[in-house]
Amino acid sequence: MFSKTCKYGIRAVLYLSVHTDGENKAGVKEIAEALKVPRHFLGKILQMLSKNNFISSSKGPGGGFYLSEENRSVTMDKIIMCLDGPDVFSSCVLGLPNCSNENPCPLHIQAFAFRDGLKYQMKHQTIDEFARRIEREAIRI
Amino acid sequence: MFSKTCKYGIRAVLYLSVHTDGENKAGVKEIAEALKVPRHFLGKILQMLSKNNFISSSKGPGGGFYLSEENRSVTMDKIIMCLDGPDVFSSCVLGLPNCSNENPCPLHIQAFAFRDGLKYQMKHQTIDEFARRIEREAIRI
DNA sequence: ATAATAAAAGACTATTTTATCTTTTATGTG
DNA sequence: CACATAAAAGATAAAATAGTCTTTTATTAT
Repeated sequence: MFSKTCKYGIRAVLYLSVHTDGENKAGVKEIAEALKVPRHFLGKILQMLSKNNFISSSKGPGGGFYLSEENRSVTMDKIIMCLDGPDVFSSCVLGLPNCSNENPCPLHIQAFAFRDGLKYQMKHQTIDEFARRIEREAIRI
Repeated sequence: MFSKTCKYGIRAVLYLSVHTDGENKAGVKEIAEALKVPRHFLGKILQMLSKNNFISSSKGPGGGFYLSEENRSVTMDKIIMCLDGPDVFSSCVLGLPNCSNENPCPLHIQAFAFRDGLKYQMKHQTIDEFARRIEREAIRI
């Protein structure tokens, strides 16, 4: 479904959402160790998310990555599409071009509802909503 | 979602289901051209499916691949798991170990229903049922 | 100013997936 | 039997993804 880049990225954003704000930041090292993911690889991913303004960063001592208030209201599908491209949810499961309800691939009917459902879920839940649930239900990241 | 191996494999099986039987067989060349997929790569995939008895083959002149009667009643999930491994439908979307309803990852609730739904669909539809619908509704493979 | 810190950027390596090419084995036909 | 056909098998190669290491740039504190 998602690439490792995307998996690590989603988890990192969620980590930032529960552990940082404008005051408290987190460095790549801390995040990588907490999530048990390769440090430098995660660095690249955070760079990309930062460049696209999904997360914030500051250099120098006391610096690190963090999630601003505005970024908390971003929906998860944006993060996912930033890392895995805009077609993650819409490209044909069998790889056929122009697969649609009108011109479906053999698996279209079966697959469409489910992929679209996942997309809907991601499109209608903000980072902040994820963060609250993670804290409320003590969910691991 | 699925690897190219799996996508090509599914399509090849469906091709065999509508174009072959014990009498009429299809060679790798024919199938690859019809599906517009790399010939030798497809050969490997067909070999694998054949080795696992999901399709039949015969060497020599007039030989090729085909789908026997028994193989038509196999459900699609078997083909998929043969090519992409047994965990395609069950592994955690975020890659976390032991992700379950009891110990969920942050996306589990959102993702589970949909992945499980797709699995259910594939588990309850046979190759033959796919073939009939493809013919009835003139669906491309 | 200098030193320390931490992200940004770039180059490089490794692994996995995808794809190609060649040789071998089996089988049917003249 | 010789020959053509086609899958099976094995060896390579190319591309994409994943992961590492080093250098540069910006920022803070002493």
